[in-house]
Amino acid sequence: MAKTLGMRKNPVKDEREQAFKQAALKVFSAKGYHRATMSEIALEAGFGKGTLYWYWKSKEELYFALIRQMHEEFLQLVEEAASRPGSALEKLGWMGGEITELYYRDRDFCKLSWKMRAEELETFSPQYVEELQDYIKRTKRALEGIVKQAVEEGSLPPADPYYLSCMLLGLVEGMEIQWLEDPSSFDLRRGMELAMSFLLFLGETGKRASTGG
Amino acid sequence: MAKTLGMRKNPVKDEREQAFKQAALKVFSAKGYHRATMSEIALEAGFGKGTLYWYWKSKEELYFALIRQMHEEFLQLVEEAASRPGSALEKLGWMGGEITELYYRDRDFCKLSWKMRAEELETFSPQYVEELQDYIKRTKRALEGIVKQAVEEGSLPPADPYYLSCMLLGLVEGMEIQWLEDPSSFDLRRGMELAMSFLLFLGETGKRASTGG
DNA sequence: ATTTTAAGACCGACCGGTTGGTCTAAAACT
DNA sequence: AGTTTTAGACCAACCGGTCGGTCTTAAAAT
Repeated sequence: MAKTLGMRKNPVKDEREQAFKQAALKVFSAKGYHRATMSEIALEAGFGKGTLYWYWKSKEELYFALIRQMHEEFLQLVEEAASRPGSALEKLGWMGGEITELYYRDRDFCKLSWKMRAEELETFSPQYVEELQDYIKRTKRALEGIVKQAVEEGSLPPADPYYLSCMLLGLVEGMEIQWLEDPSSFDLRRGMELAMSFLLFLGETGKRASTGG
Repeated sequence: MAKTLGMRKNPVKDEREQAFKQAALKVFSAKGYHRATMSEIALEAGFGKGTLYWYWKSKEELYFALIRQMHEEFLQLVEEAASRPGSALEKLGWMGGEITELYYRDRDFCKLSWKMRAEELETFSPQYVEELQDYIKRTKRALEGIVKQAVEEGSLPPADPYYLSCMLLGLVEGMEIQWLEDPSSFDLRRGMELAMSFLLFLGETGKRASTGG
C-alpha cells in the first residue's frame, strides 16, 4: 500500500520561484553571471542560500531560466511581426515599436542579455549554449524573412537580405547599448523613431526610383 | 641635482613589458577582467606571477594600460578624421575605412573593449573610470562635429547631429559585435561597405532634394 | 476536533577550490 | 659585493555547492 501520509504539494512554489527569479534578475543584470553570488541573490530574495538551492540545482540553471525567458519573448515578437499581414515596412514599423516597448518594460532583462553576450560561452554547459544559439538563429531567420520581403517590395535597396538584416539588428543593438549605458544622454525611443523615419525615407525614394525609372 | 648616476636601464625591460601586455591582452580579451587571472597572464608571458607584479602593481593597472591604449588609438583616428580637409562624407568614408582596418588589425583589442563595456564600472577605481569616460566623451564629440558638418552640407537629413552620431556609432558598434561573435557569418568589411553606400545614397538624394526643391 | 506523521521549507556552518596580492630567497647581472 | 630580477610558496578572502538539522504544515488517522 502506498504511503501518502503527509504528502502535499508545494503551496508556495510558484511564489518563491518568482521571488528568486526577480532577485536573480536584479543581481545578474547588475553584475553579470560570474560576479553575481548565490548568497547575494538569496539575501536579496529574503532567504538563505540553502533555500535558493532547494528551488534551483545550480547557479547556471537559475541563470538560464532568465536568459531563456528573455530570448523567448524577443523571438516571439519577431516571429509575430514576420507572420503579420501587410507590407514589410509595416511589419518593421510594428516590430520596432514593440521592441522599444519591451526594452523599456524590462530594462533589467536587457542588461542581463547584454552582459550575457560578453560572457565566455565556453564556461556554460553545452546544452544551454546550444539552446541559446538556437533562439538566436531562429530570431535572425525571422528577421531576414521580413527584410527579404522588403527588398522584393522595393522598399529597401537591392542588397543581400542577410547583410541588411545584420545591419538592422546591429543598429538596434548598438542603440540599445548606448541607452543601457546612459539613458539620460540617449533616449532609445527617440533613436528608434529616427531610425524608423530613415527606413521610411529609404522606402519612399526606393519606390519612386523604381516607378519613375 | 638629478640622480641619474647608477640608474641603469634594463635593456630588456621594455621588451618584457610588451610581452606581459601581449599576454594580458590575450587573456583579458578572452575572459574579461574578472575571470582573467594574473597567474594565467604570467604563465602566458612565460614568467612567474611575482615577476608580473614586479612590472605592474595591480591587476587593475595592467588592465587599464591596455584599455587606455585602445581608446587612445580610436580617439586619435576619429579626431584625425574630423580635422581632415574635405566634405563630411569624405571624412566619414575615410574614417570608416580606417576603423575597419583598425578592427581587423587588433581584433583582440576589440574583444577587450567589448568585454570591458559589460563590466561593472563601479568595481574599478574612480580615477580610471573618469579617464575612460573622458576618452569616450572626446570621441563622441569629435564624431558629432563631423556629423554636424554633414547635416550643414545637406548630405545627411536635417536631424539632431547628436542623435545622428549616436545612430552611426550604434550601427558600427552593433556590426562590430556581430563580427566579434562570429566572423565567419558576418564579414565586417562587407558590412561597413554596405553601410557606407547607404550613407552615400542618403547624401545624394538629400542633395538632389535640396537643389531640386 | 485532535493527534500523528512525514514531506516541505528553510538555514547557515562548512568544504574544496580559486585568486589577487605579498614575501622571501635565490639567481643573474654589473 | 651590491643591485636588479625572478619564481613560486604562501596568505587571506571569497564563492559555489553540500549537509545535517530544525521548524512548519497539510493531510491521514483517530
